[in-house]
Amino acid sequence: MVTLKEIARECNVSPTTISNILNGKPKVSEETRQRVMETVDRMGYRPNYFAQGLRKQRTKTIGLVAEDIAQFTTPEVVEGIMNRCEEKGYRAIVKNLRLYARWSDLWFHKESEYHSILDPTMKELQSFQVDGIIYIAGHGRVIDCFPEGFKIPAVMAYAFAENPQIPSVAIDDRKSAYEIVKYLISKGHRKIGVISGKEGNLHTKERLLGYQRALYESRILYNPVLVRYAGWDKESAYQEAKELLKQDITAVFCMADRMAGGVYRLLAEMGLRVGADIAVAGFDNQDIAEYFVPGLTTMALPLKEIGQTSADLLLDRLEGARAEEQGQNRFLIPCTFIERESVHTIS
Amino acid sequence: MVTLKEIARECNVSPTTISNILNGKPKVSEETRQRVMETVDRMGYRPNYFAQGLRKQRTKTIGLVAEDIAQFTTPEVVEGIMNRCEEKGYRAIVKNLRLYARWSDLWFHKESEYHSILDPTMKELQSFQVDGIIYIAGHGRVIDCFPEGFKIPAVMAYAFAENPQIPSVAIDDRKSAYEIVKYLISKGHRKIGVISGKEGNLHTKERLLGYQRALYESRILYNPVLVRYAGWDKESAYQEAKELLKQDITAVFCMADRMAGGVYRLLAEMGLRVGADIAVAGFDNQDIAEYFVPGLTTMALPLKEIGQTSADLLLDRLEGARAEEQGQNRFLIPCTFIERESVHTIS
DNA sequence: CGTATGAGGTAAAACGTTAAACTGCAATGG
DNA sequence: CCATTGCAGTTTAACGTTTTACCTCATACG
Repeated sequence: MVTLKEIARECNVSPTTISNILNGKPKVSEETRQRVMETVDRMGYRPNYFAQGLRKQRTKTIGLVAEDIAQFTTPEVVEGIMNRCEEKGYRAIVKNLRLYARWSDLWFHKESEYHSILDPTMKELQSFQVDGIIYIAGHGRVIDCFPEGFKIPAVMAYAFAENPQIPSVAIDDRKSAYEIVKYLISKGHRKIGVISGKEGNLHTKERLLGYQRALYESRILYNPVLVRYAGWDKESAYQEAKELLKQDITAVFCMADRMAGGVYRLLAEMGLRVGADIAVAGFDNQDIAEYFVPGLTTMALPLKEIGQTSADLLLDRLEGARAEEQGQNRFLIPCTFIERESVHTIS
Repeated sequence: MVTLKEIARECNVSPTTISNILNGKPKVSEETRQRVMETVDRMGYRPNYFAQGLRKQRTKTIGLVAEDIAQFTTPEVVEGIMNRCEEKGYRAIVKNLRLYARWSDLWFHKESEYHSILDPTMKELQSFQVDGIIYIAGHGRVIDCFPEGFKIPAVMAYAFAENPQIPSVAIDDRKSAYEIVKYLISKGHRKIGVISGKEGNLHTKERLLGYQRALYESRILYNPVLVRYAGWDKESAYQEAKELLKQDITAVFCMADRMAGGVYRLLAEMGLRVGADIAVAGFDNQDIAEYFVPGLTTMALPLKEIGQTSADLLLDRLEGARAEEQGQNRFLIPCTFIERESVHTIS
């Protein structure tokens, strides 16, 4: 490894001067700058981040804590964050909590189990002297990962932090559900069943509120029998859809594309054609939606934007733009409607 | 941040002693050890990696270079690597090259463009003083990312490195394709069409060899008309399948589940039932396969194992287990056969 | 008794970089 | 002519660890 000292010897100046040049400090003659830069390039010098981080007390590195890096929502959020970091001269390091046994369920049972996973990870990031932390939630309930008085600047992505000090960036569930149900209504559907997410889950609740509002605006009475709670997965959706289809409905709104998969299967078994005999709408625009036959109409999650917004929030704060702007700190990013062929018009 | 010095003052010993204790050096009395450990815990001391990395010249950190972190194969490989690293006391930091515009295509055209992306990333990792590097390839052609004489210990994951010095861990395409075609044959199919990956691609070639061998063993003549090259994506597979289905076949082997998606759609349009009128097999066991109706029979990629094996290879080398064991350095990991309902038995 | 030996430490230097204080020189202003 | 200012640097110390060399006792051995 080439060090500053070696460059200095080569150029007959002090290491400080090289450092000043590389960090854009003033007080250097143009001639020396040229000579040094040329030598730096020629010798392939690279600053040692460990020495830099030790001396400056800023590492220009942020830590990403992912509840599950293999969950389909996570990689794109990570990508969005990394893009922004790169633009602003920061680095991101990712830690994986591996919290999900299957996609839909947190595998642990007690909060203490959670903390026995989270705490070493946080400690690790502290050892890495990260300037800030972004927590990337999975789809489950949110747990208290930033206790009152958490010292490191932090942002919660894809969920709301319990601690109100921590800015959060999440999807606008209510509005998105509202829009897709509005769309179903605009296609003539008025008897709309719901395969819902888990009862008590925040996404579930917000999406139901959106559904409810869309019905209300069209003067359709909310009928609780048409709402069946499933577990975000295909299997339970299949089971609940069996019950739901005993009712007289023309459309099903599924709160996850995976669950729409269960509904598709059931309808196939019942000999009903999606997008002809019955309409199905999903949520997430997961990869699978495009491959359903017929293609699934759904809402696309703004994963990259969530990542970017989270990074912007954190980096702005680190750069001291607005240290404690106490106003709004919950940001809702809208989903994008994706129309495919699973919803037909009825009269 | 609590430092060694503060612990030292608190315990009335020198920082050296604390360091010795924490690093398990001998020459410490049991009594002092107790006292120090207790203080370390109480004060929540965490070693500063930057100081450590600077002093020792090993950082116990490896760099991961992903061609595309959002490609469906990548996160699980990353997870496999991280698990192993954690077990062995290493850390991994991920860099994303963002090389794929759509899932199937590298977006750049000239090798120089590629290097203008790769080189800064590699430099960055050097600045991070990583002890080693794992390159996680995407699905495209392999480019020369480890030039002759690359100094940092490195491993190629999910592809073969051009540089023969670099150990590589990839899927056993040939055997896997052989197995799935064997399965089709065992179900009575003898006229088996192929929706193949891009011509010239290594995965394509190996999988075709597997197909060829399976046919050969059952004394079925290889008919080039039954092999149609597509572009790994749904659309091109749909187009090629149109041509393929003009031939008299009873089964289609698709070299990617996404392509099977195109075939499913075409068959639906033609009024043919998958798993009844015609059999379809896929490859990858991508999320989507489970959601097809009927479920797609396919080969599951051993992504986690690829990650783990790559990490083992690199870490063993870093630990000096077998510095230059020149023997085998290409490792093939088998896929796992996943049976669903897309292949029926014929007589 | 004198010298090894070992146990249980400590002091100082070093890793590569940068912030702060300082230096030497020339030009400028009054 | 002297004080001030500006330029283009240099020197020194520091960041938090770990390594190397060293020190001081106490005990054992011949």
